[in-house]
Amino acid sequence: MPTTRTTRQREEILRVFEQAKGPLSVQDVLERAGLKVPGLGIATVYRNLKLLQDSGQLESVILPSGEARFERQGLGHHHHFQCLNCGEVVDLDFCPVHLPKGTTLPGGYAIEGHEITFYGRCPNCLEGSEAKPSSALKIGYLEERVE
Amino acid sequence: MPTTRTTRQREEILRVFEQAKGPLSVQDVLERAGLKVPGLGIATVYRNLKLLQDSGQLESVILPSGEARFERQGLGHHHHFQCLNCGEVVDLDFCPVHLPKGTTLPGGYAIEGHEITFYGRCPNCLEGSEAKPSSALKIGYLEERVE
DNA sequence: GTAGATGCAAACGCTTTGCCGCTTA
DNA sequence: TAAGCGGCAAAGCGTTTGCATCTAC
Repeated sequence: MPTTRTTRQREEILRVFEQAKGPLSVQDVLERAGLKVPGLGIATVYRNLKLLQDSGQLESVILPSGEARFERQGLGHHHHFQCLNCGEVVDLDFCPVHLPKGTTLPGGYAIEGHEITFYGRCPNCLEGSEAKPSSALKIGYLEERVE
Repeated sequence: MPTTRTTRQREEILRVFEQAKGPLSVQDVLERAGLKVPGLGIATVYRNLKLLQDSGQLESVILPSGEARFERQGLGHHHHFQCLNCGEVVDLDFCPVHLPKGTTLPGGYAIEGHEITFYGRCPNCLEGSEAKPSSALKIGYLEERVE
């Protein structure tokens, strides 16, 4: 098998994840890592995300909007919160699900795991309520689905 | 505004959703409605899904695997269960989240809603454990994420 | 008869891959 | 100096759109 080398691009991409408060999109990574590595190509980002995923350093998170993001692996059981205004996603240690191992629901569905995304407003967007939604945000439809 | 007409294609697509136990993929719809409407085109399915979504008859559901599905609107607050073996998705009335309206988490995140997907084994796949995973199933990665 | 709907194929946008020169070790 | 790696551009793939034809009303 091929040995992996330490490159400026890969180092910077990893650093970006170490500084993140929540899962990042491919564009997030390109923009942030690109600050330190001018000329960074999108294909390089994709290749490294996959490589880091396969090597167990990153894992993917797909939000209910369909957007794929990535975060460091090994953060333990946690969920995510997405701001309906700015689209930012942060990690939450909070978990409301307390099902005994081996729980089977009526109908015979044996539960082995779960994934939750919470929606709402982040502190920034709550404070300045005049803040406009990011134009890049495509989660408007979520407004209707809120509990 | 344009008036919508009743076409065989649209009627059949709606009927397919009325008979579904859970959210359906675009391919599901094409295959099932195509049985009654030979020659049904994928573009027609996409156009009708969007149209029915815009008119409030359907809503989209995006699973943690990234797969987009659709289901009838107005089913009330519910969540989904996906079988890790066969990939089937069913509705669950069960909801483990009991947060008072207006709950704000530490850090100042105001929760307005949530979305949950449970994973596990459906009754069919539990029974005949020899059942092979669907070749079309791309949620193998979920195995690692199970709580 | 007319505007909406369908089916086909082209267009799109995001992701992946091929190619080749560059870089790490 | 060799093999992994990055950048660019082409290829893929699922979804959307343009267009001519068909059809509900």
